[in-house]
Order: sequence, then structure tokens, then C-alpha cells
Amino acid sequence: MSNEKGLKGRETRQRLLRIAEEEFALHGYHETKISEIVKKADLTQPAFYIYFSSKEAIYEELVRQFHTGLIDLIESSRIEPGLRQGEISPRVTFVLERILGYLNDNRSLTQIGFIQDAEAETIKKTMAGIIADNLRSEQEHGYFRKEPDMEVVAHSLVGVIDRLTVTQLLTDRLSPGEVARQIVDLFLNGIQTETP
Amino acid sequence: MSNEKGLKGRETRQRLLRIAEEEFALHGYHETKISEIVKKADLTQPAFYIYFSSKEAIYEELVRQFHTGLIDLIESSRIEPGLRQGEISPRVTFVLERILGYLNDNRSLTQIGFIQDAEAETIKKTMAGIIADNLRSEQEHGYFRKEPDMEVVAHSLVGVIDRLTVTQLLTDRLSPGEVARQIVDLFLNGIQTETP
Amino acid sequence: MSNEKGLKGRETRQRLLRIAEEEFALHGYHETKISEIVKKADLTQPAFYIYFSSKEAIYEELVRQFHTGLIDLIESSRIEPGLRQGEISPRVTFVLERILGYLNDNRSLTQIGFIQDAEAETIKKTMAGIIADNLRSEQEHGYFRKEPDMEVVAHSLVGVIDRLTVTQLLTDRLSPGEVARQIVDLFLNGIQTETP
Amino acid sequence: MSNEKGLKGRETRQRLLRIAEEEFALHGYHETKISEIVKKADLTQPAFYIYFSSKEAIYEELVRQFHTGLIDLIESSRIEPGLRQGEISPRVTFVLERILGYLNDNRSLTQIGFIQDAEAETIKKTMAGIIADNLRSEQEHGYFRKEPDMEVVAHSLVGVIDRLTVTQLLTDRLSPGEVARQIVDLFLNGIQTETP
DNA sequence: TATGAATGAGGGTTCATTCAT
DNA sequence: AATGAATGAACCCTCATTCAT
Repeated sequence: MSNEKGLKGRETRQRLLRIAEEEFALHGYHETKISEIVKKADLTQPAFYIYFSSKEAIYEELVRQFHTGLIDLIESSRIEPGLRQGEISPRVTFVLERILGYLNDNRSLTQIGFIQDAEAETIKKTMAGIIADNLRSEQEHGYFRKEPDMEVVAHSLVGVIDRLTVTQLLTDRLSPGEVARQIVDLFLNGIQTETP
Repeated sequence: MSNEKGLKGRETRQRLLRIAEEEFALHGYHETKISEIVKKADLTQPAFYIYFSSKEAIYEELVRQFHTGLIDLIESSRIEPGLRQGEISPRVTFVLERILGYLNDNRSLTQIGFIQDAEAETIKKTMAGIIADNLRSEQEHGYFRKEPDMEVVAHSLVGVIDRLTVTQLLTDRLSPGEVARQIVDLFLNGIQTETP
Repeated sequence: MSNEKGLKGRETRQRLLRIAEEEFALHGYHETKISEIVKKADLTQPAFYIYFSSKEAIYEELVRQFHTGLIDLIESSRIEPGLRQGEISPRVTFVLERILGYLNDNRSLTQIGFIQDAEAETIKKTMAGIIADNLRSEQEHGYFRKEPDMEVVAHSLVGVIDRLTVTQLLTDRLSPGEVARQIVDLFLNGIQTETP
Repeated sequence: MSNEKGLKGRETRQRLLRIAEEEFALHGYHETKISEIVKKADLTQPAFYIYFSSKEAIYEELVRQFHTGLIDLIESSRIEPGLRQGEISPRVTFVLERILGYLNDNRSLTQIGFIQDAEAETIKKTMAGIIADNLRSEQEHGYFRKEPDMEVVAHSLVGVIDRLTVTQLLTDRLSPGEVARQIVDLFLNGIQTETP
């Protein structure tokens, strides 16, 4: 009974979050109506405002949720120094697979926070920043060629993740693992036939 | 006289298009108001409807303008068969530079039709389709390794173009030529130190 | 135990009354929110409705409280007949001081019931009626000049009490006694230099 | 025809102002609904927002209108120095009559800006300030007794004007002239029988 | 005695669009 | 070619109040 204290409220809040997530993902911020969200949640409109102060507030909560989850994941994925050359590729593949797995497991949130939100820009730049750091460090350790500007490579990687998420992951064409492997192959080796 | 009438009308229409382009690029579709567009054009609201049937109509005209320009460019850039191995890289670089040049020269349109519009998806997929065709053909001719799935590579390339446009081109960090060269280097050679 | 229960309830009710009084005085009827009152009383909204049937009910209780207190005071202050001419001024001053003291001691209630409430009109007219009666009686006994229309004088006195309460009393500029003396001097003697 | 340019718009705006004035006077700010105003003006709700940016805006325009009119009147009524003793009374009566005339002629505005608005306080204090200045100057010239604190007298006068406006003027019991004469008699001579 | 959860009723405001001229 | 004036259709949000416990 003491366990049930506030349970219903928390459930209602979660229900609203889940429904809002779907609606925003499907229709975007402006075309999503509070009236529709509450209807799907079997509530009246004022009930919404018990749990969220405004339409923007719930939207931002969702974006932040996505944002935090992703950044945490990435930060916890810094590649430790001291790998042997042969270990690089599987390690990077693994990290990439985790990131793609996160995007794949949170499709609606990804749609909102990674694709359509104006602030997606911010998160993508943050991502690129962290990745660039990693790459540069590995470049200095001789794992990678000296020439590439790792800033540019990092942004490129983010762009690739973005597009392949939309076209392969969210369409169920490829799994996170497959996508990760292809990206790694592309970024490490390029597509050109080896010139002898 | 009837000539001049027609002239003025055409000028007004162009003015509206230009202003709408900026507004949409800056604020997005929903946050752009007809009232703001006409105010900046020194016109009243009904005047807008003389030239465009609706807000959506002018928006779509801009998107289509961007779309057509880009697709035309890409289609006219198919890489002719029969190149020697050494010619591939400069040729691809040249094509890429032209595309990036187009995006760079039409920044507001790019913002609208390539970044923020829901239909950007469509154009990106079309692009990827054409590019994949090219790549596969070249792959078959032995210019590229057999392993990579050129569908995936094409989408990746589009993603890279997207991100580097936003972060390097539109911020004046790099020129279209520089971006093109880096992309080509990355895609052809990868970043990994050559293993002997 | 049933005693204690009753006690706690009465205390809660008083707390609500006191807080509501302050809120109404500060923000007026419409801008005062039940949600704010109960928050300050450390209660939830339904608790409010245990003690008062509606927002209007608690408001009216406060207004009536003020109203009754003031009218009682005034009615108990009728000036007894048979005073000597010299006794009039101190007697009137004393009565006035009591009234002003009441307003001064009940600032929030005064704000509500005397200044901002639509029904303040009623109480002011009641006051003026009683005062006019008094004045007329004294006029007939020859204490006052025949010319002044005591109805008008009574309303004037109420107006003066109103304004001086707001500007002198509630701002702690003058004490009830000082205000009373000045009013009496003004009303009895006027401000004009005696023409010999 | 050129005369008619914008005529209809101006008329609609005036109509809205007039109707709003009545509604606010009758029901107060909060209980007045835009929906009611536009219904009485035979308009739809959005039309209101062509002419006024918000409910508050039209309300403030009315309050300011009242405020400005009254302050202008009072400021243009400063009593010139150099009057003879006998001229004071008729001169003051005349000024007072003009002020009361203004209140009487603008009953709804008076209700709004002098009685029910929170800012009525401000205007009353401004009024009292100007009046106090006048009185003090006249006091120094010997027209009035030395004892009265003219600050207090001025506030008193404002209070009297307030109450007599509500009870005599707006109820058509007395005319501005009659009210003015009674006020002047009261303030100059007081009500007490002359003590020889 | 009091709370968690929810609702009825409505109010102000915005914006694309149109009619008549 | 363009304007003055107005509207249809929503949408977000607030607040007093109540039900079940």
C-alpha cells in the first residue's frame, strides 16, 4: 500500500510521455496537439498540465532524455589507450554498435532528438566533438594516418550515423551490428582498390 | 504598358520568394508567418495570395526549386566510363565540389530543402540512389573494392555531405573544394595506416 | 479526542482565513488563487473545501467580518444628546479615533472590505447613513450650522476617512489620533481664515 | 473618398472602445469578456486583435484616456496668485465644478479609472499632490489658516470628490455645481456654529 | 482530517485565408 | 496590382471544484 503511494500518478505521467513521444516523432512539434495526446491517454486536457507545465516542457523533457542517454553512452565509450593495431577495428565496431543500438532501441526519441529537433544540431556537434577527441588521440598514437583532419572525419562519422540510422536501421534493412561493421570498413579502409 | 504591368508583378513575386526563402531558412516552416513575409516585402496580406495560393505553395515552390537544381546537377555529373584508375580521384573530387558549391551558393534554399524540410528525406534518398548507381557501375569496372555495399556507401556519402555542409561550408570554415578533397580522401583511402 | 479533532479543524480553518485575508488584500479577489492559499497553509486543495464551500464563501466571510465589526463600532458610538458646545469636538474626535483605530488594526480586512470590494460601496453608504443621522440630530440641537446638507457632509466624511486611511494610516505616516484631530478641525472649522 | 480612407477601421476601433468602456465599468476587468465586447460590436473575436493587442491593452488605453484628461484638466486649473479674499471661494468653486463636470461627463471612464482600477490610487495621489501644492501656496499668501496640514487637506478633498461623485453625481442626485458649492462651503467654513 | 488524481467550463490569442473595393 | 477589413478554425492554458480513498 505504501508502495502504491503516488503510483497512479507516476503511471499517468509515463503514459503521457510515451504517447507524446510517439506523436512528436510522427508529426513533429507543431503538428502535435495536446488534445490528441490526452485523448490517446484517456484523459482531459487539464490533466496534462498536472504533470507538465506546457507543451514545450514535455517536449524538452523528451529531447533531454534522448540527449543525456546518448551522451552518457558515448562518454562511457572512450577507447582506452594501449590497444594493438589489430584490436582497433573490433573495438571501434563495438562502440559504434552500441551507439547504433541505442538509436535503434529508441526510435521515436531518435526521430525527435536526432532528426527533427532544431537542437539536434547541438547534440550532433557535441557528439562530433567527443569523437574528434578520440580520433585525434588515436591518430597521435599512430593508429591512423596523419593526413586526415579528425574534426572533419568526426563530423563525417556523425553524418553517416545519421543517414544510415534513418535509411537502414529505422527501416529494418540492417542491424546495428551490420551497419557498424560497414561503417568501420569504410572509415578504416576506404573503398578504393589497393594500389600496389 | 501591359508589359510593365507584367514586369512589376513578376518582380513582386520574386521579392516574395526571396524573402520567404530567408524566413523559412531562418525560422522553419511553422514559425514563419505570412504576415512577416509581406511586411518585409512592403505589401499587405491579400497581395501575397495574388502570387501564391497558400503558404504551403510558396514553400513547396522553394523546395522544388532546390530539389530540381540539385538533381539536375547530380544527373549531369554521372561519371563517364572508361577512366583510368588515376583519373577517378580527381574526377570524383570535381563532381563533389560542384555539388558542395551548389549547396554553398544556395544557403537558404539548402537550409530549407536539405536540412529542415520533412521532404529532405526524399531528396537525400534520390541522391543516394543516383550515387549508388554510379558507384556500383564503377565497382563493377574494378575501380573500387568488391566488398562494400554501395547502397550503404552512397547513403553514407550523403550523410557526410549533409554534416560537412552544415558544419564546414555554412560556417565558412572550409571551401567546397577543401571539403570535397577531404571527403574523397576519406572515402577512397580510409583513415587507417596502411598495413604492409 | 473528539475535542482535539475539533480543535485541529478549527485551527486549520483559522489558518485558511488568515492566509486568505492576506492574499485577497494583496492581490484582490480574482488574482487570488485557492491553489496559492492552500499552498501557504500547507494543505491540498480539497482540504479547503472541507472548511469553505467556495472561494466566494471565504471571501464573503472576511468581508462580513469586517463589515460587522465596523458597523457595531459605529453604532455603539452614537453621540449622546445633551453635550455642551465645548464637549462636541473632543467627543467626535474620540469616536473618529476609534473608527480609524479599527481600520488601522485590521489592515488587510480594511483593504478587502473597505477599499477593493465591490460591496465596499454598501458599507460606506451604511456608514454615511448612520453618521448623517447623528449629524442631523446634532444640527437640530444647534451644535452645527443650519446650512450644510448633512447627507452630503456624512458622505464627505466617509470619503475623507477612506483616503486618509489609505494615505496616512496604512502608510504609517500618521496615527489614528492625529488623523482624527485633523479631520475634526477641518470639518468643524474649515480652512479659511476667520473673516472678522 | 480620400476622406473615407481608413474611416471604417477608425469607426470600428471607436466602437470597440466605447463598448469595452461600458463593459469594464459595469463588470470590472476580470468579468469582462472579449467575447462579449465583440458580440456587442457585431464582430468576430479575431477582429478585436486587429485593433488592440490584448484585453489589457484596451483596458489601459481607457484608463490612460481618463487619467490624461483629468490630470490635464487639473493642471490647467491652478489658481492664479493675486486674488482678493472674496474671490477665492467662487474661483475654487469654479475649478471644482469643472473637475466634477469631467467625472460626471465621463461616467464609465470614471468608474473604471477612478473607482475600480488598482491604479486609481496613483491618479488620486497625483491629484492630491497638485492640489496640496495649490493649497500651500494659498496658505502662504494668507488666504487660509496656518494650522491645517495641506497635504492632509488635499487627500481629504480627493476623498470627498470620490465619495460625492459616486453618491451624488453618478446617481443624479446633485449637479456638479451643487456638489462643488457644498464642498467649498464645508472646506472653507466647516460645519460648526460660529463661536462668538 | 486530509490527499491523490482528475475534470468542467471557459478564456485569450494566433494565423492563414478571403471578400469587397 | 493591391488594400482595408474581417473571419474560420483552432490551440494552449487556467482555475475552481469534485470523486474516491
